[in-house]
Amino acid sequence: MPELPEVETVARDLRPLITGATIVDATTLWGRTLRGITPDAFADGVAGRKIDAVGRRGKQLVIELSDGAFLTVHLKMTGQLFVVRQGGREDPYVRLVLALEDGREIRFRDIRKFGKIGLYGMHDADPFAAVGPEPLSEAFTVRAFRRRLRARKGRLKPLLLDQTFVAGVGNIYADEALWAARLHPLRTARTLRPADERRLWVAIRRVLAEAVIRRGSSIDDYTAPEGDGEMQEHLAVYQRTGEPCLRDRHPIRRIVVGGRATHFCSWCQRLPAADRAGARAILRTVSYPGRRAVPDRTRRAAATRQAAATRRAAARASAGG
DNA sequence: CGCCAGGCCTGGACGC
DNA sequence: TGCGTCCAGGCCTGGC
Repeated sequence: MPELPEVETVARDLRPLITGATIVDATTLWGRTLRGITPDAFADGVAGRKIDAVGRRGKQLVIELSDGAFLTVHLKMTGQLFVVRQGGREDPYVRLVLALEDGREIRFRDIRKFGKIGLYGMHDADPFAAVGPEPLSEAFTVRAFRRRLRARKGRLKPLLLDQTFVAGVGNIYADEALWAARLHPLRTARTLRPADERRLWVAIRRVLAEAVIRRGSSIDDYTAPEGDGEMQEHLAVYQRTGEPCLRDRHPIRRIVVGGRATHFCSWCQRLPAADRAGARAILRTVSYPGRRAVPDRTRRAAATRQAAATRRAAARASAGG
């Protein structure tokens, strides 16, 4: 699930590979990959343009082209980007190909077809107009964060996933940041005290910065042009249901909040009395494997991880290694 | 075979 | 009224 650290890693890997290259053609193999533009118009729009820069905004990659145009790439769940020589191995999951003048091609590969690529000119409406602040930027001060928090009333978990609140946080790092800040995912923003707000701000930035250094979390299909990340080995709660909390050894619990799996320690992430009534219905569905169920669940999770690692290796092999 | 994973969008309900 | 919030459903496929 590519979030800010994963997309940042892809941008950093891609930057030295394609900056300065010229696009000569685009082939769209799955039409709905394109955001509001036909394959023909897209090909016309990118052909002849030079790649000036590769960046990131929230969870999207931004490829700046000559004449002020730019491409946006949202990897969503299973999107991957590779740069290979033209005429490489066939791959049924490649959805769009950008042919480069130097004989290479940029392949957008996406098993589940959720990914989206957009093309914008400098006179188009800003596709990022509604996206919130970049949490690792200098402008994202604790003061700015407090101001935004105090304008909100909802629960912390959905709030962190809201891309208009803060850009780039997804399910993995929302759970990790809340654990690091010792805040319950069902806690509402209005019950936070100044010290809680500061801990959350610190936690979001620390967790994301560490994940960028570790090249992101290679869970499921996420991999970058220059290889997998390793943050999945350093996660405290995400997908660790039933395992002991690293702070106090109490079992990590799993609930569903807004349709998303949510992992937390009910011992060190306490819910204040004011939020308990509203949380009761969700907390009744709390799950954590009993002692007997743990090995079974662990084995299943290990099998799933192994299958995903095999898929990533296959993707790399088909991309020419 | 049926269900699950989940980012984000849409449409609709609800409540201050 | 209008907005913030929340929820269900849709998009998809591989793995269990």
